[in-house]
Amino acid sequence: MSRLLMNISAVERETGVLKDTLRMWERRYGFPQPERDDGGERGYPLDQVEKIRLIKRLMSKGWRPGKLMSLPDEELAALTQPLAVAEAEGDQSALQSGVLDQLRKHDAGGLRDLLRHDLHSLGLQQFVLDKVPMLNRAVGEAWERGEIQVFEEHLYTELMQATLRQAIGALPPASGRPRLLLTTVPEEQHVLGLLMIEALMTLEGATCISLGTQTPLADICRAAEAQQADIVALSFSAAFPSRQAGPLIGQLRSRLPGTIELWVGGAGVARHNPLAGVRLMNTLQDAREALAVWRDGRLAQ
Amino acid sequence: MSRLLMNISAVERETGVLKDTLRMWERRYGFPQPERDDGGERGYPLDQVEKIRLIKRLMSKGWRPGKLMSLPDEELAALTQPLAVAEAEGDQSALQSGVLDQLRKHDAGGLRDLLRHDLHSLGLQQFVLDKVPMLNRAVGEAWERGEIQVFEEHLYTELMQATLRQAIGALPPASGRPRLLLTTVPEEQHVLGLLMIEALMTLEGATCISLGTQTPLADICRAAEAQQADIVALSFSAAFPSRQAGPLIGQLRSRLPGTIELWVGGAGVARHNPLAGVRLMNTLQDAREALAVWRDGRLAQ
DNA sequence: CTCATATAATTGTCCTGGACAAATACTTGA
DNA sequence: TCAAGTATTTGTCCAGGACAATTATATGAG
Repeated sequence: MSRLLMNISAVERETGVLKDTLRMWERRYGFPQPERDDGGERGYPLDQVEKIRLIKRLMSKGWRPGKLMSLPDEELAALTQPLAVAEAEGDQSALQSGVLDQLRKHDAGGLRDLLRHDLHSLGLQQFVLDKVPMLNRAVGEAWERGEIQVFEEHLYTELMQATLRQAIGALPPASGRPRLLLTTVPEEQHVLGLLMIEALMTLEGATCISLGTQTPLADICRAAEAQQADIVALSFSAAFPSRQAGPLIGQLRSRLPGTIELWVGGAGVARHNPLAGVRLMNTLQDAREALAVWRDGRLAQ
Repeated sequence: MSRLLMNISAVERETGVLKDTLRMWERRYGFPQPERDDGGERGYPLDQVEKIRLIKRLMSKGWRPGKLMSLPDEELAALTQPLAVAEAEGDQSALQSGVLDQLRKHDAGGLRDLLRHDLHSLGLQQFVLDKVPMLNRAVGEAWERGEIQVFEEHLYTELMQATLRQAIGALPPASGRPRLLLTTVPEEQHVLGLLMIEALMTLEGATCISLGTQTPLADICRAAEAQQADIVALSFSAAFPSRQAGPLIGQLRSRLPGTIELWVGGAGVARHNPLAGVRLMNTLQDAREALAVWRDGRLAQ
């Protein structure tokens, strides 16, 4: 069996690093250094792809690419270690609840039962307000430390999604005001934020219409009008490139009728600059307050 | 308010047409013809973005870009019409059930109730084997005819997903063999195929571990080993670029231990050439048969 | 005339190497 | 110690060329 080489779009798929950026890194830093086929096209060996993923993970922790690429492999690997100490102090409750343990043990059934148990013992509202954000954070941080793999994060997300959807589905269908349209913009594929807000708002008697993730802007506008939404709510995960968020939200705001409110939330827009006509929420609690404000405004009219 | 212009990556986001392709179209066909800002960067007016989406839809029906771009707007619009006749004949049962009607009326609540009703009256197995594929096809075809918008398709997908997940969650958790690992490759974001197979296999007593969509190949392999999967099952939608599927599957096959079976299915790989060591399924019924074969093989050992 | 094969056109994706603007780090002076 | 200005770093865009894979068309055999 000949050695496996991946072409540049496969590497983009696998790592999330754009083709242009991969070529730029090669030009500037000399890494990655793919082989070339007869036609001069790049072919990346698997170990380089792995290293790209490691670099990307370290970058998300604040390291800069130029620094990382100039480091030999051993020092690079060492960078993931020191932070592991933080685990001992932080998120004890997450550890206590055993979610990370179950993840590491690859016990899908046990994890599902654990989440369900937490849901039932806390109730949906408290589960969503406290437990889920804490677990999300713990899993995200463990991933940043390199303690859990991408597939383990996928598994967590899938099980949490199943748990939340199960709970939402069991709620009596709400038909009251306001009517919220929930979705994410293209390139934002994280769904848990949407489900959390859907659960909370449905509990409060608001009508939620979710489009799932990655709706083109034009379609968000069309949907808002067709569904007679009072509010459009967008969720941005920490993984969303923060410099894209501002312009994107501004554009959506300008294309949406002024009568429709625009709410944005999630780690990807936390402590962002405020935008005119956009309500920015740092926590889920903010959303509940915003709902109360909306209803007060309605009443006053 | 000045006219809104989108930059090239926003257009890629909105339309799904790669940047390179957008530039190539402009070079070769003279469309799109974006404006330029001070720095010489492209800015696409909204109507051109709309036209790009229309062109992409027509391309998915088999039209070729060179042909389409040379056509004036009226003739382009006319191309979506003739096929509408087909609706009268095809998919009567879908129409009878009213799903498309509800979608066009934007009645999310009504649609959800309708799906639940169908599920309960048919039972999960028949719902998944017959009804869901039919509805998926009807919605997909209506989209190709331009009768429903992207956001309406999103809404359908979301409600169907909620329905299926609800049903799966209500099943007694299976822990028998085989153990199936379910996911899709990166760039394949359609989840309904996964949920359908998860429902069927769980009904048959197989253990399903789903990673959701878009798992990098390396992580599919890691997950398969960590979860001690007997079978890895991948779903490909019709939207998946068919020429990418073959190499991708081949690569995964070669990276996966030989003891783990690889099943692939969905419209994106239907009537594909067979690959060594890969079981290709054209229908969901095939999956049930493959399961029986697997169990026979086990028994014989 | 029908089908298979060879040739031509079409089309997407990759390439190089240059440019620039935004984000980040560093320096300087109050 | 902090704020403002300067330098560096970094990602994304651009042009225009090349090529391989797909699809259409022409040609010839049965």
